[in-house]
Amino acid sequence: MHELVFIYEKLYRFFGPQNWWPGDTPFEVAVGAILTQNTNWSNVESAMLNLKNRNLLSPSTMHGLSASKLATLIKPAGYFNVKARRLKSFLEFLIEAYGGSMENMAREGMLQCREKLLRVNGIGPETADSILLYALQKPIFVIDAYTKRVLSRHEIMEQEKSYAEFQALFHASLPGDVNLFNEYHALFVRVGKTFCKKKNPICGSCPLREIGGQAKRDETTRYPELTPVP
DNA sequence: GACCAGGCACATC
DNA sequence: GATGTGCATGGT
Repeated sequence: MHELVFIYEKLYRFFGPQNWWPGDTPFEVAVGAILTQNTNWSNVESAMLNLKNRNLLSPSTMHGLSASKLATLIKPAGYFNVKARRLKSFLEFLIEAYGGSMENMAREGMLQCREKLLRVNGIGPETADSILLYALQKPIFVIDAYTKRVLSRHEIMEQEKSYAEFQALFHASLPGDVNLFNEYHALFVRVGKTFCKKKNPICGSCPLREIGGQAKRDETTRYPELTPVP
């Protein structure tokens, strides 16, 4: 068993399912993925409500708004001028490449779709992968600042390693399962917020307190077999 | 008032 | 290729 499986089970047992992005439409998830760049989710929710309450949360209606009008609406999400442009870029792409349909996007091969998303201005690796995983149900692992921080604090991979290197570790160590990737990424965010804070980490009560360090360096380390997570 | 948050593009060396 | 900077709101 790889230690990443062990860590997942520890986190899942401690926090339970996180239920990220349930019930939203794929389009809403994609918009949320752009709005949440370097931003607290509660601010994103407030921006999304501004759109929802005016019945503007659809590809065609949002595409019809000017960038400045859009910026006003998404103001609570921060970086509103930048994000308004990024949303417009994404909408242009969605309409041009897929006729404005996330369902059409989902029909395309995962890696080909990822390449195209990465060419859209304002969509980097994390946003692209968040759209693929959480909106389109594709088995790709999302790496974020929390994932890097938690793994580096436990000496599993250095924080300075690239996005692709972190992602490759997950893809090599875990089965390519959408639900697993969905929960696991959300659990990293949860443990990062709760215990593995930037400035004052609370390690004593963290479910991962025994992971890494000397145990990591000791090649004889064996992780106990755990029952599968439902 | 400082610090942080589910990044990214762009300039510069 | 690496390193630095601008972008901005709202909660703690």
